[in-house]
Amino acid sequence: PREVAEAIVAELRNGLTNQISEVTVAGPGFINLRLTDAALITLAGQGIAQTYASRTIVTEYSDPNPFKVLHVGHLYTSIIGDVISNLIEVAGGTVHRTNFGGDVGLHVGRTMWAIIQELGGEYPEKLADVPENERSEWMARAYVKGTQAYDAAADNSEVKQAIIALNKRIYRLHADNDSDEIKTPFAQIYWTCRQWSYDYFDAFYERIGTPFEKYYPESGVAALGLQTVREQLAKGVYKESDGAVVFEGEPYGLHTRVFITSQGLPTYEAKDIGLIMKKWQDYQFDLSVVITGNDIVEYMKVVQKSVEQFAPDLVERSRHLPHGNVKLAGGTKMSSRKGNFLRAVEVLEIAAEANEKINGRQDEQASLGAIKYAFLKQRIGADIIFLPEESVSLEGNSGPYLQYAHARACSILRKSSDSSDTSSENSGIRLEEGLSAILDEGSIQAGGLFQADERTLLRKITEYPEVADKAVAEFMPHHICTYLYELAQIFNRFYEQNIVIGDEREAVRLQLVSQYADTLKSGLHLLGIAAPTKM
RNA sequence: GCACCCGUAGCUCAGCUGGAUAGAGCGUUGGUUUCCGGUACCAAAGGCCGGGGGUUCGAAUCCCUCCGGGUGUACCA
Repeated sequence: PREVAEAIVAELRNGLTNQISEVTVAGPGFINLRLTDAALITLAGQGIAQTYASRTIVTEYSDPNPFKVLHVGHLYTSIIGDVISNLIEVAGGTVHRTNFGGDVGLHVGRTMWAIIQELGGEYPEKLADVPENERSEWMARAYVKGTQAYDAAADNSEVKQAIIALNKRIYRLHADNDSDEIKTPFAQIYWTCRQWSYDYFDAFYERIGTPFEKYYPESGVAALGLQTVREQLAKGVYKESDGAVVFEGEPYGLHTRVFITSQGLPTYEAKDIGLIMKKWQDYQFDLSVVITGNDIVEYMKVVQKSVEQFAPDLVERSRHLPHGNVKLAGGTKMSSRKGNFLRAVEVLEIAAEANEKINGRQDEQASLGAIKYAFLKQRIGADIIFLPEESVSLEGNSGPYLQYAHARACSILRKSSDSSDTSSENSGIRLEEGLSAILDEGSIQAGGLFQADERTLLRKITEYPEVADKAVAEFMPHHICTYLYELAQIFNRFYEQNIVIGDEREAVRLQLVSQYADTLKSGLHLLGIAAPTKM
């Protein structure tokens, strides 16, 4: 290989362009090409490939159920879904961020049962007694109460029968909009409480910066799902079994799942089919990405396999992106201080407390950035272990480290415009002019292994579009995290070893710092993390 | 039982469309400041890449198998 490489290199050397300054053989037969400074400068100005240009993409994630609380899993999936959406957008795609949740189903029946108990009957006017800021908590308690009552009750007990009846009643509420049913006191309670849930969700999404374009309530897709499954039952895609309608997955190496219960109600499976049909009606998407926990992968395969039987094109345009669970050190699932699971807001509180403890300050921009970065820096798929104190630390691979690295660069840029009266002309100096001559190579610290010169920093900046492309192609945001951390490290080394303000190469270096800060900021924005100019 | 995911330094993770001496952070130990934000930087120690077999000139990466952990597996979502 070495000889072959040398032969190739000999040829290449004859055709060196202004893009490549040097060709060498290394190791057992590798060929190293060295780009010219001019080539690097060109590369640094390149944008992200528009691989999704003029394409419509529907993303769906978070998927909380009305009448229940947001837990840590919703936080994680919301953050991932938002970043995947961002990635598609910077690649030129038109993204519709959607959210799916169960506003019908047994869990709602259980909660409604407890709510009515709480109100002492079907008296919607009594809901006014619940203070606005306690609504979500009040409903969370009702959910727990209803669930406990249901689980404790015998099969044919009064409680269980009552809850099952409520569940059917709620379905009817949605199935027949013209009936008087929607005006009943019971219906008023239901609509009011459902709205409370959506208000609570919206407030939380706004707080963490992951907005949605549309909610798809299950009630809005149940009928379509039911109808579709019934049609395909007639065509033999689905089969009746013990009074239920199922899809038999075994011929495909999967398992059998129920789509319509023997009670005639659609399960989550049927609703999911209604959902994909509805999304298609609404958007005629080129791609539909559904982001969920990985406990649902087998389920999703069965649903998709069944759809493949009658709408293969829809399945072809669909992609399921599963992620793991958030856990605490030691591998145990995060558990709540108040119940048996950790709520989403509690994670925010934990990070804020850690920030206070480690850095002695309150700064939601930093603690939220810390959470997002901690969740995103790992490859999507496996469970992640959340270490609150490590996540907020300014030392190491953390969100706040990157925020600080950005603030620091901004400080330099600020100084340059403050201090010098000729500074306004600095912005007119083009990178090419300054850099084409020298890039301060080889200012290697005595005994050190790391170069921290202009060229090293510029070279790293040029990698940004490539990394973003890869993150887009794989739907893997962690590539961005890894890159940004390396970029910030190189900048910090550069900062340690080189003066910017007052140096004879100040103009060039300011351009470089400015370009670095822009790159870091773009990357952080992709991740949904604020890039403060001061901290 | 079957299916899927995971197993890389004490801890948390990159690297896995096979290629140069397996890389970071935390922690540990030891350093750095007449200078743009030291909330930073530099260095050292620390690895039979879970075990075994196979494919290949070459395997953390691909295949088989075993072990360990997680999840799912019919009327919940």
